[in-house]
Order: sequence, then C-alpha cells, then structure tokens
Amino acid sequence: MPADKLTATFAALADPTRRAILGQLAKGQSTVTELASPFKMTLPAISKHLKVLEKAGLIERGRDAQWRPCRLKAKPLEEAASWIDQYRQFWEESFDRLDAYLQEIQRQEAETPAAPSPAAPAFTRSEPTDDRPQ
Amino acid sequence: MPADKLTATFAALADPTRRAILGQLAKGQSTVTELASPFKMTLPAISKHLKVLEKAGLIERGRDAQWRPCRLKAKPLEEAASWIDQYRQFWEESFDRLDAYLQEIQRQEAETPAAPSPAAPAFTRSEPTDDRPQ
DNA sequence: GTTGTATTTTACCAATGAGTTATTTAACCA
DNA sequence: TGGTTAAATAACTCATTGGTAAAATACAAC
Repeated sequence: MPADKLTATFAALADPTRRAILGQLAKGQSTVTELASPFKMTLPAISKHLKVLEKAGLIERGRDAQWRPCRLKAKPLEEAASWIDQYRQFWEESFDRLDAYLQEIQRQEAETPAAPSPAAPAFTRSEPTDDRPQ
Repeated sequence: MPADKLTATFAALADPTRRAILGQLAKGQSTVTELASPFKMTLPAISKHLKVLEKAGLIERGRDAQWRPCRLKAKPLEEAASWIDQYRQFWEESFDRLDAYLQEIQRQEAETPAAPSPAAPAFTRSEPTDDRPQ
C-alpha cells in the first residue's frame, strides 16, 4: 500500500522469504503450495507474501483449475535497478578520485565562497524523479 | 535489526524520505539540520532515518564540533544492485516475448481468420490438466 | 560558569507487518 | 450429491516502524 512504486518494490524485496520466492519463480512458474514447501511457515503466510509481491507488480497470478500459478514479472526491478544505478560511481569510483572531487569542491568554494557548489559529476543529469522532499 | 545485509539495505531504501536523503548526500556530505530542512517532519524523525541508513551501512557519520556530518557509503547498494541484476534478463526479454506473441497471433489469424485468439502465453496451461505433480 | 546551537535520547502513540489458527471459497473427482 | 484438494480470507497476537513532544547530551562562544 505504499503510494509510490519504488517504495513498494523495495519494501517487497526487504524480506528474505519473498526474495527466495522470486528466486524460485525465476526457474519457472509455480503454484502456491509448491512455493510454500521449502519454508517452515504456514500457507496463509505464503499467501500474504504473494499478495505483497503481486501488489508490487513483481508477480502475476493466473488460474488453472484449483491452482493459482504464479509467474515472475521482473519489470519493477528495472526501475529499482536504474534508481540504484545512479549511485554506481560511488562504489566503483576509486577512493582517490572521490577524494580529488571533494578537494576540488573545497578549492572552488575557497575561491568563490558565495557561488553555489556544482552538483556531483554523475548526478547532474539523472536526478531521482520521485521522492522529492516536500 | 534485520539479520542479513540485503534485507537491511532494501528496508532502508523502502522509504522516500531516506531515498531523498541519500540523493542529497550524493551531492556531498551534509549535517543533520541541513538534511532535515527540505522536509516538514521534525528533527528527531530525521535522526531516526539516519540511524536506519547508518545501520544499513549506507551512510557514515563523523563529528565536527557539535555537527554530525553524514557521508554517503554506497557500497551496500552494490550488493543490492547485483542481486537485482540476476533478474535483468526477465525484464529485458519481456519485449521480445511480447513481440513474438504478437507475431504468433498474426500468423494464426492469417491462417484461420474466424478462430478466436488464444490467450496470452502468460497463464495458459502448458499441457492439459494432468501435468501437475501430485 | 551561563547561554545558545546541534543532535540524540526518551517515552509515548498509531499504523503496519509478519506470523498464527480457524473458517470459507473454488474447483475437481467419484 | 458428498468428499478432497488448493488457496484465500478473517480474526487475532506480537513486534516493528514512523512519527511526535519533551528532556538530555555535547560542544562553542561569551
């Protein structure tokens, strides 16, 4: 029930049981009892997890007689991946280069204290479009 | 307090305020009041969010007199990104599958124009009823 | 020292989340 | 019909979360 899609996606992924379910569905579609079998918890608990995943758009449920086959719909993960990808430089970039950037900022601010700092290199064009502060 | 790191990371990201804070920190380190200023919530609320981010390893907090400067530590995002990346093919192939499906429909309709279109591949039974494990 | 500023901590609250058992719905089979 | 299986729903418990206001802590400046 989170308003924005990204929040719903991350919240759905913030549970090891649900991530394991997605991992199982990556191998192919599966029924609820099949998905539940590896876990110690009861079937209604799995049913709840599936509902969370469905509301986040991560799975789709069909109907086959009394079975409710679940299928993976990884599309929301694309948005999550591209959000995270904005920060890729922060773990890929060498420490020296980040340090050099910060020192450059400090140098520029020492030169022209009234001027606003430039944005970080990789964050100028792809600002997050959602979750802006009120 | 989630046991595994991936759960803590996704849980920390499942909040628009926290994601916005990370977005702000991507531009450079910042103090708590600076980070809080765009939001209408109180300072202790921001302090709690920062604690969540810190426990997830997404930020580091230093000390500068009475200020507690926060810095982005995007390393946990690398693990999150690589987990999500397992599913990349599932969203990259979706267009191909849809295209293949549409072409198949056109082919069948060209053969037997009066016949009803089959259901989308997603939820059709792959085999008649007795292919279920028992 | 006292005062002021930055931040955290301490209760406290309402809402949500994850789990349970028990019941209900839906579909098949005999 | 009735019986069985698959799955969802209902109703409940308990822990966690996100927010608040108020008090406490840490430091700087006077």
